[in-house]
Amino acid sequence: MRNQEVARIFNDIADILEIKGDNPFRIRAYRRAAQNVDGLAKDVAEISPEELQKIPGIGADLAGKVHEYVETGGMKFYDELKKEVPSGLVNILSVPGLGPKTARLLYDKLHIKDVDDLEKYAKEGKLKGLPGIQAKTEENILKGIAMIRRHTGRFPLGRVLPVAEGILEKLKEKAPVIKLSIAGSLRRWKETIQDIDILATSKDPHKVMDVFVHLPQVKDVIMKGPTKSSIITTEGTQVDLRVVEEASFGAALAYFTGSKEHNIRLREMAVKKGLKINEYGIFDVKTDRKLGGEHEEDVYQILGMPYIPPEIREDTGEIEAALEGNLPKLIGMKDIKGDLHVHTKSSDGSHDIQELIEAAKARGYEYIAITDHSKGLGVAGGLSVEQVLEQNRKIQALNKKLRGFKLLSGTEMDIKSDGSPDFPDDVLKRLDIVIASIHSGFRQSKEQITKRIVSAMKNPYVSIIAHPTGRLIGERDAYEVDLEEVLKAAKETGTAIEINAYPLRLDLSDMYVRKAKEMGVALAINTDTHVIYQFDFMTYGIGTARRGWAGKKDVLNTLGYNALMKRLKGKAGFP
DNA sequence: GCCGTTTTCGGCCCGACTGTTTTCAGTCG
Repeated sequence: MRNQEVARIFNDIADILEIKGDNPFRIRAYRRAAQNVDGLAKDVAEISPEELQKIPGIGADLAGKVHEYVETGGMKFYDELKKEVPSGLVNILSVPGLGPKTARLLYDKLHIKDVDDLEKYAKEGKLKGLPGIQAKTEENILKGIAMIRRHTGRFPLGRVLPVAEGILEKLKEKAPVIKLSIAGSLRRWKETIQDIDILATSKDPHKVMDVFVHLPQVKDVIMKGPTKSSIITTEGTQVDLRVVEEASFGAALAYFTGSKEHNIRLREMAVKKGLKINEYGIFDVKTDRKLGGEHEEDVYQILGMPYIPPEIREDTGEIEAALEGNLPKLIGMKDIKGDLHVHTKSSDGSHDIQELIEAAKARGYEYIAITDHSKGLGVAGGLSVEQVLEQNRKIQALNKKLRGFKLLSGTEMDIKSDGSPDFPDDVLKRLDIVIASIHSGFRQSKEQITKRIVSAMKNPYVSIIAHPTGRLIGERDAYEVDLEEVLKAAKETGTAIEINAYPLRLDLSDMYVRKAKEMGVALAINTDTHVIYQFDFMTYGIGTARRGWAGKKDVLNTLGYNALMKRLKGKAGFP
């Protein structure tokens, strides 16, 4: 997919233009275009130049540049621009607190052209004396360089959320807060997180900030003020805390939840109506009268639209949908009736079936599917034909005794490297549910892997494709697979695609969830539980589904047991 | 560079904190 490359180039162009001091709105245009291209589920290489212009933020000029890149593998404008500014100079923008103006100054006065130069000059104390730079700035630059050397980039949601919850808990315990909420991309359940945003209300903001910067999780304090403070945790994540008054909580929550692009759109709409939105409320510009802000809903209501859930606030069509009354009704935790991907200690899980039943009932579920690995996955204790049939008999017997709860007898069947199923059809047909997935041959070509998955879907007994890309966020890249082909085949064969809720997987990812929904492909949100506490990962799957605009009717495991069984047996070719 | 039930030209979101300043520019989100 060329989208990420195009997005990176547009962002690079924006950086260079910033250093050059170009028109800020032109720079914003490049950044907006980068963001929207990055978020496309379809490869830009497959979109015609005319269609490209329908992408928000892409006009005639940028469509031409995208087309040029797809056709030639290069972009003249970008190449010319790179000659004007040394490539390393762009990198020094990633030093916190150092922006384009300073970068330009350093280059003009000292010919600093990359982070190494910058570090050398700062260490030698040669930055001091430049306009606006004294000892403190020099010190901060060195601290900033050390920080980006330690870690750059984003953290997986699954790593960050527990850290955030730990901080929330401490604040509740020690600081005089009234309301307290996670905001930012974490509240939007974005799969990777740059920093943690927390919002609080309090009658004593100074005290709250004092407590905050002295929490045991704090390694470094970046800034501390009465309404805004930022720290770095011992794990290296930045946490921003904002404290506002009660009457501004809703406006502030909307403001700090973002996304930035969503908020900009709202504020632009407000301006056209003679209104102004900031973190304190929504105001009439003429009279300066406050029209709302205590509740998040106020902002949307006054702009004449229904409340937009945080997960879809990305400016990817949600505002238009809200204005037209076409907002999707998103799936919620309460819609989930059971989990269709659960392991026992017969393969690589930690519990027996009875323990899993109790845990599932405690979570209000009507059913779970027992889906241990198949024999091909020896390392995970995959079940032989005899073992899976034995488990099947045991489950049937258990089902006769259970009251108000059902087990589905299933398997997570390996799709072997040649695309063949790990169990023969006469075994599969006895099971209630068959999940098929790839655990080997990750380095095969895109064509091969896609073919493997598609051939599995053509099997009438295969109900769901699990974790369709095999990725582990921040740890292992997805294998090469043509997801569009997979979704097409899923639609044709009536196979469901899993949203694996394991926090490092979130696979299917949000943007393909949205694509699947548009195509009418059925989804299943499963936790892949190996240990009981992992049942609670369902919230991550729900978050991802909501980000993909999925509703209750798009998801298999919102069905009651009988409807689900009927649906599973309804696949084309099923006897 | 994009975009249009006020506009095809002239707009384009808003405020806090820091470090350097004697009133503010730069950076960030």
